[in-house]
Amino acid sequence: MSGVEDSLRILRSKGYRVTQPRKLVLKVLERAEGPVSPYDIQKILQQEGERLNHVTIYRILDLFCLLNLAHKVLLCGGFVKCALGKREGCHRFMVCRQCGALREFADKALCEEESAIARDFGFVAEHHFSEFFGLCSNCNS
Amino acid sequence: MSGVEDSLRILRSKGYRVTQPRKLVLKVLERAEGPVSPYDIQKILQQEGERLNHVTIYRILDLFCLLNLAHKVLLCGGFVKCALGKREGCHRFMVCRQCGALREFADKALCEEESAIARDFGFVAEHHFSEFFGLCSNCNS
DNA sequence: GTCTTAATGCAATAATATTGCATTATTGCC
DNA sequence: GGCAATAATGCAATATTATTGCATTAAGAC
Repeated sequence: MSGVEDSLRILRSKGYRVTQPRKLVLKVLERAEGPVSPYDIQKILQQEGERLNHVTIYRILDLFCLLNLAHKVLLCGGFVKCALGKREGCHRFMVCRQCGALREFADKALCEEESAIARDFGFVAEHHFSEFFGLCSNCNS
Repeated sequence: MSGVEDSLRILRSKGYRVTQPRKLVLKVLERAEGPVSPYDIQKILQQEGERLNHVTIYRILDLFCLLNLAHKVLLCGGFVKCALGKREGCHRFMVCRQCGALREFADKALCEEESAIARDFGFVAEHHFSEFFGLCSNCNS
C-alpha cells in the first residue's frame, strides 16, 4: 500500500491539484524516520538536487494537516506523515533532560486508554502525542 | 508552601545567585495559569512596569530547567513552572484541529501507568506531557 | 564599604515563520 | 495536443523567535 498514492488520490478527490512540490513533500514525509521540520524537508530535497521554497513547504504542510494527511508533532516543531488507512496515529518519546537522548516508543494499551479518555470528553482523538521528560538509564545511574 | 521561596532556596544552595530578574521570572511562572513563552513572560512583566531583556529570560529559563525548577512544555514552545515538592508534573492537552480549541485536563491513572512504562525502559520520568489531537465535541457533531 | 565575579543588558546575527503579489504550471475543455 | 482559467508556487519583504560575544552591573563574601 503506497501512502503517497493514497494521499494524492485524496488531494484530487477534494479538488486540490497534484503538483510536483506536493509530491516531493509527500515522498520526504513517507521516507522520514521521524518528525521533520519544514526546513528539514527543504534540506533533504536539496541533497537530492530538488529546490523548493520554504514558503511553499509551509503551505503544503498546512494543507496536509487540514486534510489529515500529515499532522504536527510539537516536539521540535516537526511534522510527521500519517499512515493512510490508520486514522489514529501515536507518537511517544522519552527525552532525557541531561544528555538530550530522544527515544521513540509505542504502547498499544496506553493508546486505547487515551482514546477512551478522550471519548469521555466528547473528543475524537485522531493522534496521540506524548513525551516523557526525565533521566535516561545512563544518566540516572 | 511558597514555591517561589523554595526555588530561591534551591538556587542559593547550588551556588547560584538570587537576583531580581530570577525572582521576577519565578513570580510570573508561579502565577501563570498555563505554559508561558519567554516573550509572554517579558510582556507580562512589562505590563507591571518591569523591564527584562529577552536574552536574560532565555538564560534564566534554561537554568531553571537545568535545576528542574521549571520545565519546557513543547506545546507552543512555552515553559511551565514545576510545583516544588511534587517532582512529577503532568500536562495534558486536547487540541482541536478544526477550531484550535485547547483544553488542559488531568488523569491520575494515566500518569501512574506512564511512569510504570518509563520505568520498564530504565527511564525516570519527571514530567509527562501529552496531547490528543483531533476534533472537539463542537466540531465532530 | 570594597572586591570578585556571576549575571545581566545590549547589539548583532541567526533561525524560523508569515504576507502580498507577480509568475508558473495544473487541470478541464476543445 | 493546444488553450484558457485559476490554483499553486516563488520571490521579496517583514515579523517573530532564538543565540552569541562582550561590556556593564549588581549579588555575595569579607
